[in-house]
Amino acid sequence: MTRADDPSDLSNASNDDALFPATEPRTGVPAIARVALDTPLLTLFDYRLDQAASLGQLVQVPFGRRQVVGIVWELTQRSEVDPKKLRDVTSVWHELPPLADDWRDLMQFAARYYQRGIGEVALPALPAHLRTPMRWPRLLAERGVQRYRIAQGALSTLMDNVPSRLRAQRRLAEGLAQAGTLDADEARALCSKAADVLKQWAAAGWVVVETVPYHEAVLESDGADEGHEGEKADEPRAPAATHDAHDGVERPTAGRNDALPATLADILDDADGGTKTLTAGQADAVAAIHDALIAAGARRLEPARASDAMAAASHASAAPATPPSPACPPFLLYGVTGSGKTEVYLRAVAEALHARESAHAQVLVLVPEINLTPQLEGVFRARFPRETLVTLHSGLAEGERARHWLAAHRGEARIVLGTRLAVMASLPHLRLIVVDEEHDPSYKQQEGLRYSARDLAIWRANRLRIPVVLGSATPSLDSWNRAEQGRYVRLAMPERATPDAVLPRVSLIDMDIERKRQRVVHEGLSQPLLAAIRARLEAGEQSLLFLNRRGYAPVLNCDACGWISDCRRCSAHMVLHKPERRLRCHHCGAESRIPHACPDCGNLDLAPLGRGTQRIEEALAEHFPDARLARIDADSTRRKGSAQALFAQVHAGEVDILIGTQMVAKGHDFRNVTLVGVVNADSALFSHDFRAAERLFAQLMQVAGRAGRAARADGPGDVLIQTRYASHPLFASLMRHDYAGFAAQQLEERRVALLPPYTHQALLRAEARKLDDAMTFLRQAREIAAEPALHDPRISLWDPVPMTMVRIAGTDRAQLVVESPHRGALQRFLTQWMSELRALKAPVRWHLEVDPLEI
DNA sequence: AGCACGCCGACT
DNA sequence: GTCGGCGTGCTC
Repeated sequence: MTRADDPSDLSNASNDDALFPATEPRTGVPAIARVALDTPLLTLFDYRLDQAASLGQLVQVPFGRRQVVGIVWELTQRSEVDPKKLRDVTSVWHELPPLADDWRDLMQFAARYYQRGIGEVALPALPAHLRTPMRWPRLLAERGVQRYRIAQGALSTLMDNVPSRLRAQRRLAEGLAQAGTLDADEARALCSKAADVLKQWAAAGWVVVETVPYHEAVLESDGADEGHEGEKADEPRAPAATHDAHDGVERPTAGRNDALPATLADILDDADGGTKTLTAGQADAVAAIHDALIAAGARRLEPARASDAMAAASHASAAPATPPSPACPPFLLYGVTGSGKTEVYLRAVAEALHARESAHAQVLVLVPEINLTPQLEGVFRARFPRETLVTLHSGLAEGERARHWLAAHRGEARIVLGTRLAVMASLPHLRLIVVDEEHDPSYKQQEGLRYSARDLAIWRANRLRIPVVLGSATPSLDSWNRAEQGRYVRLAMPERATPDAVLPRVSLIDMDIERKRQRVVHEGLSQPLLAAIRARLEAGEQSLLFLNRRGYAPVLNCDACGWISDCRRCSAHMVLHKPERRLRCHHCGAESRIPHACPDCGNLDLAPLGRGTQRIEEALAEHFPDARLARIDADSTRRKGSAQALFAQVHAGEVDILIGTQMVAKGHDFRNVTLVGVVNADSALFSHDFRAAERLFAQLMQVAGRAGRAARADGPGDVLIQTRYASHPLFASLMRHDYAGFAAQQLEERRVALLPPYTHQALLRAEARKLDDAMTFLRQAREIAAEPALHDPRISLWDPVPMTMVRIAGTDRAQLVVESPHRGALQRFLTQWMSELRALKAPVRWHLEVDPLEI
């Protein structure tokens, strides 16, 4: 077993091969399969095996009173289990290629690192349909994309039977008629209930469902309906990886003369941007990744025992001398908004896919939230029209998810684009991983197995000795610190890729001064901000207002008696939602009508306190009655596809002022937005969470970037930030677009206070109906930790405390922080501690979180 | 986690 | 007289 260490720490390269001896069952001798099952019990379960099976194979086994699916994790001849208890494997799914060693290693690592059982990690990583033996036969048949098409001669019947009154259904029918075929995603975009509707139509015989094999589906889909500019993928093209001679393509950086595959030329010529000259930063980045890919390819061809040192030395990489000399350190692609990170990803992917020795190469591209970055999928499809791309994210229907996952597992999908869960996908020919916006908190799973997809991606890449590219304009301080230490290779792209684009001008509106000068602040909107918006309206340009608080007002209050709209089940206020005329708790989902009078004293004057996006929208509507407003937040985009529609309106110029929460900060380029207003960012400045400033800075940089894409005729776009703390150093860095300065200052604070990344943390959380029970458990846990058997001077435990939000949905929560500057020591301690705690039968629910983001 | 078995209250 | 509450206990 390798040591459970830092997932992204390259000095602890694992070699778990010894874990999985290739013990083949001898014919006639009853062999034992040690199977991973989805249970919180930590062990593997032994079963008799009467047929050949290999490691990583899916099996169906009896477990208690039911049949469950498991993964063959070990094969042995003997079992320690009482033979009377041993049962037989029910069936082996021979048709499915077994899950490969590296995938199992990843699961094993994640289980150990996050202190869980293997099965508890590995089985949930599979799509639900793979865990349902009933579905196995059909899954194998469904190789490809499900497509819908109007049945022969049924066109007029369909049109006659779908009244135009049912607008969504009508859209769907017309879409089908027009496009010929639609896949599930396309259909859903037209009609949110497409799945049900199409089922009915199929039952009526108007529509047929067919499965198009992936390679055909890929050829069909290009250009047709993606809605992306200038596609010309229909021309025949030389097959990949057959040419390797020079073909007149200029290498990004002079002095490198590696032959380029011919297909790269085509790729460069492909969709827009392909022919663009790279900036120096982009070119250097592409070259460094290129070299790493070549080195990784060379390593693959070397005998297995070739040492990492040899591999690293054989090639002059862009890496500075790193102390433990890892084989392929992660790249930190640090580029300001608009510096063209996507172009670097595209070229890196192209190189990985078309390198000579990797005919089946696969790449994994991780994004924070796919729904907010649909453009990226389009860009990849447009650039790689001949390659199979599948998406993996929680928004997929189970069937689709299973098909996409299988396409990745069987190597049919060359590009897998997905959210955090995609890091768990089986990718037998993985050659490159890209983690876009690596700092984004959504890479951290917040329930169940609380893993960091970014960290697992780094571990996975290291296990395979392949490059991983972490991209961000505002890297996590963790990653930045590693780059400073030389453990990551920093690829900086300081200049913007589009020549006409300039950095936006960031300025502050000092709300204290506004108040002192007795200038009217209208519903939280200062005069300078309103004036700037007016100027944009007059110029026909768009404004974006950012406020990270949805609803109308965060609380409703009675002036007379002081009553406030508290949630009955949570230690939080009910938020006023005016359009819906409801009070809502954002934590437990409780809802009620807005009371007409104070429930306590009967006073009719209930006042909304504070402001959310709805209230800002209302205020702007009053102030600018002729402006066209749009609000984008979790409420206005609840309906599937409505976010798309809203974004489309903005892009089409049908909106003058856009009001939004952080949803608007991510992904979308708004070409016509020349003003970004930040209504109120102050609450995050003095948060008790030591990461609040880091998050705020990233968020403001990101939202500010929305204003810089298109410059105004007379200069750059403007970012106006309303604050009462104008002298806060965070703003000084922000105005200079100085991430590096901000990071240095923050890291220094963290170093002095001995906070992450200078220490490593884990969090023991307990929840119970009574806070006392949770606290008692944590105190007990703390005492156990102090016992001589576990005590380690390098580990420190804080006092147990109730969480800031003590009560959610009727349960009280408390937590205990454990930390150590020594990650290995922390891991060893946690493992022992956990086994002690599990033996303790406490009347509370508890769980451990390693590397928590919020404490 | 499931899913049993297992003993004590309000209902057809 | 049953249906059903969720308290322990086991799963190769």
